[in-house]
Amino acid sequence: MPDYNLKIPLSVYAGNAFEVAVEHLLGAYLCSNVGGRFCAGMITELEVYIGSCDKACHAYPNKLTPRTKTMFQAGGCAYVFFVYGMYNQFNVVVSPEGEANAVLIRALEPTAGLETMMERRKTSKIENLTTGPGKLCQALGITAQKHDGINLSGDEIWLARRERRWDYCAVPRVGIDYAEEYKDKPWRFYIKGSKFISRP
DNA sequence: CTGGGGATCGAG
DNA sequence: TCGATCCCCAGG
Repeated sequence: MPDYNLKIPLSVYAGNAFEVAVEHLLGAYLCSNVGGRFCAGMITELEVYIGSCDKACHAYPNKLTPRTKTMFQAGGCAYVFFVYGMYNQFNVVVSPEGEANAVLIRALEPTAGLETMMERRKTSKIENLTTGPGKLCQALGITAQKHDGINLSGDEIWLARRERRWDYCAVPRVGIDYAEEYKDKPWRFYIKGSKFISRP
């Protein structure tokens, strides 16, 4: 049973985005307490986005707009945005001072609050609760309107430390065909063998 | 496979 | 101001 109160220290989020993604975030627990209902899941899949050079990143090339401004904040806050007229996507800002990097959380293995997730997602199939960036936001009650910019060591949305290290795979990211030479970078990471992955 | 749905941002 | 486009998902 994981200890959901063991939060990842804020100082971690000032590190290199790839290293933090793979060594701290993959396998960690994303926890939410929205509307008084506790939910959590282990992070099984994520993608790294780098503001300075990466054409798939909203903040490329270090572009500060109303939408991207939270990515320019100090690491350790949430970058949550709304897409396709109905979905939210949750990112962890992981940036050394002055950079604008984000780690998109793409899938979780549900570990707590499954009934709440089922209610919010209107399904009882566990494999369908949090296996996609839009799905997991819905399951955990995360929205851009309420949670963009929020600090991840607070008491509404936070990350708890992982209990062990996992073997992982690195493959190209999803849904970024427009990103030219960056579209094939293997910056999508997932836990090897997990059945809680957004797509094969 | 299809198409819904609303915010975004750069062009005009 | 306009509109092409978007880090997606449910349904058939």
